[in-house]
Amino acid sequence: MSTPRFESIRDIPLFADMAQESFDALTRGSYVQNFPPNMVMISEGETPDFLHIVQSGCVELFSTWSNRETSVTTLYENSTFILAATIKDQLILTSARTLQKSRIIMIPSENVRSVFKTDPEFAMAIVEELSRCYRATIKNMKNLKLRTSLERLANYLLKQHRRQGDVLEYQLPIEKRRLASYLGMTPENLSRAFNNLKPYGVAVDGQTITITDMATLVAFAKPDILID
Amino acid sequence: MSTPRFESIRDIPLFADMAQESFDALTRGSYVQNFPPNMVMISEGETPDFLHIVQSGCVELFSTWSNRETSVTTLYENSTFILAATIKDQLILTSARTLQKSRIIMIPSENVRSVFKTDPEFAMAIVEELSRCYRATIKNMKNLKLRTSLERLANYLLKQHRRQGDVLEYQLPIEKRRLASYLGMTPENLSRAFNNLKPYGVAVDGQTITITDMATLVAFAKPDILID
DNA sequence: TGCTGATCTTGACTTTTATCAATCAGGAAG
DNA sequence: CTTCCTGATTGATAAAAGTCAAGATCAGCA
Repeated sequence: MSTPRFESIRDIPLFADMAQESFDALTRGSYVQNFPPNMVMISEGETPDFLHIVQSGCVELFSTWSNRETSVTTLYENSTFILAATIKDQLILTSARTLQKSRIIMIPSENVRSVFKTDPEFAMAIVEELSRCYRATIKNMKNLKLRTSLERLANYLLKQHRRQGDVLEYQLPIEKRRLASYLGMTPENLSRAFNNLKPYGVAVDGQTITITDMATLVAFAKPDILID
Repeated sequence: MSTPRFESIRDIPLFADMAQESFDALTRGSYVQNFPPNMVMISEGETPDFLHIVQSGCVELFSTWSNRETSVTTLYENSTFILAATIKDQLILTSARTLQKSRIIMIPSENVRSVFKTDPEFAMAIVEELSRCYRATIKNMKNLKLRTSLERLANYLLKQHRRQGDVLEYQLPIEKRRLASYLGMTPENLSRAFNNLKPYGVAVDGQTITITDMATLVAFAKPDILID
């Protein structure tokens, strides 16, 4: 009964602890879809028919209002999205587009809600995942409200540094204009912000970031475990 | 076994559907505490020993970083806080202070985690609550990133109008300086923003708001079910 | 190789927002 | 009814961020 197509996600935290029969029930009627880059898969305001999981590639959640657009977050392999809307069966709050060619697993929302009721391990995992996303969003909001755009950029660069294995030189994972949107600023200002960080130990060449003076950058950014 | 002190919260969604014995197990070792106004009950970075519920009064969640402070949200009767941190047993992300004299129910985090495992109705209710808070925070972030401060104020005034029963004249529920902080602006700018909304049909006298031209205000604010 | 379109950068300028300082208003206590 | 304190408002100024326009750079592709 277990479909090999879905085994790749069996080990991610949301599904790792659930009984095999629950996993089978969950993936019944699920499917995998390939999307080209820059394709809008979901538009905000829609009804959540499927829980989505990024199997490979990269997805941006974004939102628009009154001719303005902002990047909410970027998701990579094994990330889920549309979970809260699926659970509550309410309107989706953010649109989703691929940034690269991506494979997306889609699980019928009805399956999620029914297996949630019968498998306590899955219920627990959902609570963990929701709590994690909720806390990440609170941190994001604190970042936006408590820091200037220059401070946000400095902390972003430090976080990427950690994520990419503490190397001092690394590539930005997303386009600068999307980074600007994520950080709540314009592309023009992001460009200037990179220049303004030069005295604090940041060198930029295209997509390549080099941290030339970690101590100074950290002193300026003041990273905080309750935000970053 | 049921303690009458806690019956006041029995009907709120988080506890309404759970078995009585679960509720008793949950409230065992819980207690009610009275706080004077303007008292910090919880400081961010602490460990979540208790799930908190506002029985009466009013609580502000706020956060500080580098000598700056921002209001995250204001909670009234029957609201819970510290839920996500309790579930994950991780550091609390926002501080909490009373704005008025308040009665707070405190449930040991250990009880929440253990009853969560044994009572599926409670587990379901927690998921509902977490999803609700998560979605509210996403909306909050969209509000901050997609709108100017004037637009945020206009939409806030419309939302209060609805909350207070669609009356055209009502009292602001919180101090203006806290409203300013919640909306991501300074008190000085909030004052100016109120003046700037005058042509759009808003009159202010102290704490009293009067919407003098609803159509114009709505046209300016462009309220959106995916944000407000 | 060179064309093409998108992204990125830079400069000039405008708008928005914050800061600082002074004044005003309103409630609590004597 | 004063006095005092806190919060609200106003004006002047500074800083931050956005807008517009012009080039520069880069990647994809014929």
